[in-house]
Amino acid sequence: MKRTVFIFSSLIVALLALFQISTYSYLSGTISIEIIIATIAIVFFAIGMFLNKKSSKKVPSLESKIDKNQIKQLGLSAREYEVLVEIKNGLSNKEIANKLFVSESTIKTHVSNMLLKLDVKRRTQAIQKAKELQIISF
Amino acid sequence: MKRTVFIFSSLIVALLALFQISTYSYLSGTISIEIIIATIAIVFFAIGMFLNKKSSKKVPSLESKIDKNQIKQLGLSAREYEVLVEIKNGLSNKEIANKLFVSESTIKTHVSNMLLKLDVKRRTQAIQKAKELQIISF
DNA sequence: AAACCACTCATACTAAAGTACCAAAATGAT
DNA sequence: ATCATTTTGGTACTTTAGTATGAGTGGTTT
Repeated sequence: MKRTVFIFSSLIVALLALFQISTYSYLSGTISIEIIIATIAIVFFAIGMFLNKKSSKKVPSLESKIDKNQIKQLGLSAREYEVLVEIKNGLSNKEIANKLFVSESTIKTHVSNMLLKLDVKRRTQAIQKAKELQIISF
Repeated sequence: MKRTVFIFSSLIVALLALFQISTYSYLSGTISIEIIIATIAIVFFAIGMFLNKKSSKKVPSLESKIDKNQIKQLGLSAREYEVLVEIKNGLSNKEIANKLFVSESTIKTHVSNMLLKLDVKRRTQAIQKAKELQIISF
């Protein structure tokens, strides 16, 4: 947000300067009006391209952004969420247990609780729902 | 491609007209140079935004495309692929059997063969790999 | 016709996954 | 320090998933 304000401020200053230079240059007869118009056109064309690229880049990043607020709303604990991510990665309960240095029983408990909170019956459904709720990435 | 040529042609014509009008209006003294510059600026800014939006929209549509050629390369049969899609949707073998009007045994066979062809051990891994290979959508 | 392949289904088995219930230790907040 | 939550783990059980093997049917290819 701070950067946006800075960029826009500099932009406005630059444009005012451009206007002044254009007007002065034309009045003093050192430059033709075609050149001025062409310059303005190119500059604003570039600005238009630049600003749109900035905003359009936010779309795909928003799609793959995880909604941490949603995780809290669901009541998912840190450990339950970790397990969910590993399930998405295709790991078995035993593999998750090894990766997180706990017993398989513990993982089963987490999985059961997680499935309840996501209101699904299977881990494959959990993957689907977690995607819909934007709490895991792809 | 035809449309692109058409759009660019009209664009060039419109710009030439704009230049002519600007020059004429200024020389005849009916309009100030500031207005001309502002108009040019707005028009080119809009063009810049428009062109960039056109090109950036092509990216997400490419990402969600399924690679039918890849399916053939893997040797996945039509039925095996159907089963894979239903697994992605979170269905159990029994549920898939009911949906496709076949026995659960048949589904198990399809699942086993599909897992072999995808070179994975579990259905959750199959979902992951199928995504990577772009053979299922999200 | 014979060979091949996809699809179907069954049995029997092993291995995961998931549920239910309980309980202790760790953590964090009031 | 007490209370609530999280994390951990166990036992026992049911359900689902996955493998192995065999086999019948229908359609296509050679």
